[in-house]
Amino acid sequence: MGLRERKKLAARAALSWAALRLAMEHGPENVRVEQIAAEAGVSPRTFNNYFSSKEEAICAIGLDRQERVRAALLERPAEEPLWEAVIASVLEQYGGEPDREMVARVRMQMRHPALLGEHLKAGMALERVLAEGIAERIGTDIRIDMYPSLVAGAVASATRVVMGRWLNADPPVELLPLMTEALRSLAAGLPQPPRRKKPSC
Amino acid sequence: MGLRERKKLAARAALSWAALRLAMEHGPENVRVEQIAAEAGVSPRTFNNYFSSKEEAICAIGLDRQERVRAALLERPAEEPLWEAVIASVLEQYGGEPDREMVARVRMQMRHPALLGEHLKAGMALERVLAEGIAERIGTDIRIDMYPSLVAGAVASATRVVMGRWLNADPPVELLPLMTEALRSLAAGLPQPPRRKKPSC
DNA sequence: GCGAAATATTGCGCACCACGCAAAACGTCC
DNA sequence: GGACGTTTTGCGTGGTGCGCAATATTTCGC
Repeated sequence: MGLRERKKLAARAALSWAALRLAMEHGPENVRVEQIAAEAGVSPRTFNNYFSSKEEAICAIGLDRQERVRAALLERPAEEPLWEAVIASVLEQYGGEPDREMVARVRMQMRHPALLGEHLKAGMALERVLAEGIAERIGTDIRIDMYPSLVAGAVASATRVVMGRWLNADPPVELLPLMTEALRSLAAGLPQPPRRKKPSC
Repeated sequence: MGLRERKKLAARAALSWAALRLAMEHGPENVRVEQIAAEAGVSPRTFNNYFSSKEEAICAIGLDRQERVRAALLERPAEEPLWEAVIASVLEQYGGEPDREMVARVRMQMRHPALLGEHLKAGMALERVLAEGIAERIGTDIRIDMYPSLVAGAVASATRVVMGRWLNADPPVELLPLMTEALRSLAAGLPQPPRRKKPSC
């Protein structure tokens, strides 16, 4: 890879990280692209060569995740059942400690309406990558078989649901068990009404 | 309902419709809020009292759908199994003729990046309403049971997948059967790899 | 009905932003 | 090392979102 492309990658990453950092520190509304560009060491005009909006830059970090999910999925043993592999790959991302960094980031992206749109777009990109991975794993093509996309969509949607629930859980709960429960229940096929608690009567 | 609120609703609807119509006719990029406000018979400044961006106004029509889905779900017989009711409610929305209006609208919202974010946000609103309907139906609370949100998310995601596939299907296919297939396969629990076509060998 | 309180609309102004264009700076390749 | 393709940058411009204060309109108690 030539110097040229490396610099482009670096500039993009620098801009994205700067945007995220400043947004986390001062709130997305109080960040000017001028600052972002300055912190990334490029001209303000250059910023818009990489991102078409401040919000896009802030949420672009989330696109890293999609590569990690793809890699994780590819590394699962081939004989493992599909759902097991998918669940393991996703859970891997949320393993380890709660990662306070990521918590605050996702919270910010889901709370500020201006960021939510870009956040969801990033989620869709992840969904696409996941679908491709699934397709490859079961020997299908995205274009002729909806199944991979359906699974990917359901999984992505479930992670969003879990995230949303977990972000404003009071009292706080563990993320990993929640995510595991959701994905397992998904893999089990979301069977009819599973348990109907009657809260009021 | 007082005159005041009726006028607000009317103004909002007028703005939203005007925004949509102009965007469909000239493309979203070539629409000024000034035009939208003019067509809705309101001052440009007032536009931003209702919508915080042109894109939001264009996609706001999609929020009607959520009410229709809620109504449809509530009207299903109570003894019908959950998945049957949900599928029927969703399919109802896409029944009848292909609705060339809606086709072009969704295509536009999914093609233009500026609109995609708002489109997804609207989808999320629908997802929430659907989850509430499901919860009410099975006697649960969204806050303590993830199940309704998971189902709603999977369904919403499936409709998006189907839409995306159908919009650039070449040759074109029927929407209703595609949607039906996706939802049924979802209701069946997305069982393991269902059929593995090997496209190349 | 009517006047006052509550609420919505509007005009104005301002900071900001996305982007087209052309010149300059920078890699690349022979 | 020099010509060529690509990226960065400065500048200008049309457009936007929103705060603020004045104005119009609805509501409500009497």
